[in-house]
Amino acid sequence: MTKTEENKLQKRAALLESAFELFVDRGIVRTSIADITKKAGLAKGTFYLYFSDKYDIRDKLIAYRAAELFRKAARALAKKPQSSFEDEMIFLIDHIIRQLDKEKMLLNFVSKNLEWGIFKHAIVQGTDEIGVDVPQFYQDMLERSGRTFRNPELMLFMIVELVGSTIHNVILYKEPVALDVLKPELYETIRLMIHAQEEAG
Amino acid sequence: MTKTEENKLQKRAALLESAFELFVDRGIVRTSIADITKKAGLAKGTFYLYFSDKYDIRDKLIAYRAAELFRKAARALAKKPQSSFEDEMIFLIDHIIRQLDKEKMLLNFVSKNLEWGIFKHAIVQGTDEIGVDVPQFYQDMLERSGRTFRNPELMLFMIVELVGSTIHNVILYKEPVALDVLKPELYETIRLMIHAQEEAG
Amino acid sequence: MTKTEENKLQKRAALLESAFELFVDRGIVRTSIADITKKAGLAKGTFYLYFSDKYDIRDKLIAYRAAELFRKAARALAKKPQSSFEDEMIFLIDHIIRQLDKEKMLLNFVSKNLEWGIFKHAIVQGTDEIGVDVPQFYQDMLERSGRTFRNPELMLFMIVELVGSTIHNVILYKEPVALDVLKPELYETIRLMIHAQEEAG
Amino acid sequence: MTKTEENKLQKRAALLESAFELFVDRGIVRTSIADITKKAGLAKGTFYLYFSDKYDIRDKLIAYRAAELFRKAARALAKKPQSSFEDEMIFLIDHIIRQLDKEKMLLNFVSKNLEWGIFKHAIVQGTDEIGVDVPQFYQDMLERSGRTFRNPELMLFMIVELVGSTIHNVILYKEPVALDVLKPELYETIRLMIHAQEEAG
DNA sequence: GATGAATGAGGGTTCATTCAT
DNA sequence: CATGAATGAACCCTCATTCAT
Repeated sequence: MTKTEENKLQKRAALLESAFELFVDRGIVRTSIADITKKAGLAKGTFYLYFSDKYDIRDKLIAYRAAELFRKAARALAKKPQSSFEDEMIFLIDHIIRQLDKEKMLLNFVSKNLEWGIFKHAIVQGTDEIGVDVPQFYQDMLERSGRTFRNPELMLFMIVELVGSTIHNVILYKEPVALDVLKPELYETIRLMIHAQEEAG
Repeated sequence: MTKTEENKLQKRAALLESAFELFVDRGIVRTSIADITKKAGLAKGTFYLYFSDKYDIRDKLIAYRAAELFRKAARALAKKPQSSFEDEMIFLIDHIIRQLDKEKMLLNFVSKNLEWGIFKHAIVQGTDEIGVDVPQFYQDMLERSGRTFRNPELMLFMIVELVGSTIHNVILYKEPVALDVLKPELYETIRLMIHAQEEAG
Repeated sequence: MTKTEENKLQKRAALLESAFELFVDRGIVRTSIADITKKAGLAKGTFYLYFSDKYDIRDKLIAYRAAELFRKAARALAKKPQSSFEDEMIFLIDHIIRQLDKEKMLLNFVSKNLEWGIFKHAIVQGTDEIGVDVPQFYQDMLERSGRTFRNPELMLFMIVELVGSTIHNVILYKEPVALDVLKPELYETIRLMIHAQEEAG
Repeated sequence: MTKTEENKLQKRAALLESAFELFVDRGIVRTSIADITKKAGLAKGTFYLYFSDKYDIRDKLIAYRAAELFRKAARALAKKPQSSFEDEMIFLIDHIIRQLDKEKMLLNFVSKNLEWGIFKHAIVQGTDEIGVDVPQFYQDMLERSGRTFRNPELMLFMIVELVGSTIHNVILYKEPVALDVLKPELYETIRLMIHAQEEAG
C-alpha cells in the first residue's frame, strides 16, 4: 500500500468517524457536510471524493456498524461448544444487546435500523466494508441443529423485530422497565416462539 | 362558538390535513411550511398562529391519528359481548391492523411511531385533540378479566412493540411474508406471551 | 396601487437595473445573484421572489431593452410624413443605430442578440414588459407602401442581420472603419437589397 | 521529432479534440476541465501543462477550426482556373457554407465567431496551429483581378458579417427560410455589394 | 387575526487550481 | 513529465421566521 493510499484510507476513516459522532450527537438532519469535514480536519470538497452525499455515508455507516455487531457475536459463539438452537440464538441476541447497552451512542444510531433490511441484506458490497452473510449464517445454524420449523424466515423476522424494537426504549430510557427486567421475559418469549414454530420431528 | 372561533378551528384543521398529506407524500424533511400553507390556502405567517414549527404539527398529528386508530378499535370492542382477555386484546390489535392495511398512507406516517411513547401518553393535551386514556382502558380490561399477570405493563409493551415493528415491513413490502401469513403466527405468539405471563390463579 | 405594490415594482426595477449594469460591466457568467442583490440593496433571497434565475432576468432585460429601442424609433417615424418604403426602413435603422451609438453599454449587451429571434418574437409576454408587435408593424409598412417583394420576410431578415452584425465592431472598436464611414455604404447596400427584391409592378 | 515530443503532441491533440466535442455538445460554461481531461484519458493536472485555462483552449480551437475552413476553401479555389473577382469570392463563401452545413456541430461552435476578428487576425501565432494569412490572400485576389474598389476592407467586412450572421439561423433552424432559399438571394446581394463598391475603371 | 414580502443564514455541490508524489 | 488527491472559494437556491400592513 502506497503512502497515498494509506492517506486516503485514513481520510475516509476520519470522515466516517466524524459523521458517526455527529449523527449520534445531533441527528442526521442537523448535521451538515461542513460539520463532518470540519470535525475530520478536511476541506468540504474532500467529502465528495469519498461519498456521494450525507445519506450515502449514513448507509455505509449503518451497514458497517451493524455488521460489526453481528460479527463479534458470531465470533464469540464460535468459541463455545455447540448447544441447542434456542440457546445459540439467545446467546447471539444477548451478545448484541450487551454491546448496545455498553455503547448507547451506537444503539441510538443503529436504533430502529437494526432490523429486517439490515439482517437480510447485511452483505455489504463495497471495497472496504467486510461483509457478513447473515442469512447463510442462520441457515447453517438451522442445519446444524437438525430441527425443522414451519417458517424459519418468518420466525427470525419476528424475533429480530421484537428484540430490536423493545431494547431501544428499555436501554435508553429504562422504560417501561430496566434492561435486566426485560431480558428474562424477552428470552422466554423467544423460546416460546421457537417451540411454537417447531414441526413435530 | 362564535363565527371567528369556528373560522379558527377550520384553519387549524386545514393546516393539519395539508401537513398530513404532504408528510405522507414526500416526508417531513422535504415538506416546507410554505408547502403546507399553500395547500391549505392560507398565508405563510398564519401557520405560526397555530403551531410553533414543523415538528410541533407533526407531533400533534401523530398523536391525533394514533388515538383515532385506537378509539375506533375500542368502540368496536364495546359493541361486542365480553370475551376472554386474550381474545379482546387480539380483537383490538386486529382492528388496528385492518385500518392500517386499508390506509397505507397512515401506516407509513405513524409507522414506527405507533409504539410505547404513543400508547403510554396517548392522552393528548391540547385544545382540541380528544384524548384517549389507553393505560386506563388497559387497566379496565385487566380488571374485567379477573386475571392477574406478573408484569402487565411489560407484557403490553412487548406486544405493542412486536406488532408495531412487524406490520410495517409486511404491509408495505409484503416482506418477508404477506399479511395473512403473518397474522396467525403473530396472534399465536401473543397468546403464548399472555399465558406465560399469567400467574397461577 | 397600494404602497406594497409600489414597493414591489421599485424592487423589481432595482434588480433589473443592477443586473443590467453588472451584465454590461463584467458579463453574465461573471455576475452572481449575490452581486445583483447587493447592488440593488436587497437580500439574496429577494431575487427569487421576482425572477427564477440569472437567465430569466437576462431574457426579460434583453426583450425589454430591445423593444424599447424599437418603440422609440417607431414613435419617431410616426411623427414624420409618409415617405418611400426604403426611406422609412433606413430611418428606423438609423434611429436605432443612433441610440446604440449613444449608449454603448446597451449595444454591448443587446449586442448579437438584436437579431432575428428578437425581431420576430418581440411581443414580450409578461405582466409588465410592454410588448411591440414588430412583424405586424413591418406588415403595415409594406401595405402602406403599396409595393410587393419576392420574399419580404427573408429581406427583412437579411437586413437585420447585416445591420446587427456590422455595427457591433464598428461602434465599439471603430473596426474596420468608423461609424460614419460605414453608414453610407450600409444604407446603400440596404437600398440595393430592397430594389433587388422588388417585383416588377 | 523525439518520442517524447510526439507523445506531447498527441496529448495536446487529444485535449483539443475532447474540448471541441464537449464545447459543441454542452457549451463552454457547462464543460469543466475535469470533463475534458477525463474524455482525453489524461489527468486533470496535465491540462495545465498545455493550456492556461478553459478560455485559452477555446480560443485556440476557434482559430484553428476557422483557419481550417478557410484553408480548405482556398485550396479548392486554387485548383480552378481563374475567374472574375465576384465569382471567386462567392466560390469561397459557398465552399465554407457547404462545410458548415455538413458539420453543424462546427457551425454551432464557430457560430457567431466566424467574423471580423477571426478573418483579420487569422494568422494564429502558436507553436503548431498552421496559420493562414487571410488579409494577404484577399490582397492577392484583388490584385489578380486588376479591379479597384472604394474601400475593399469595408466591403469584405460587410460581406463576411452578412454571411456569418445569416447562415447561423438558416442552417440550424431553417429560419426564416431553408438554406437553398437563402443562397441565391445572399449571393445576388454580394454581387450587388461588389458592383456598388467598384470604382469606374 | 391574517397576510405575504422580505430576510439572510445556511445548505449542498462544483470546480479551477495547486502540489506532493 | 504526469498524476490525481486535496483544497476552499464561490455558486445557486431553500426556507424558517419576522413584521409592517
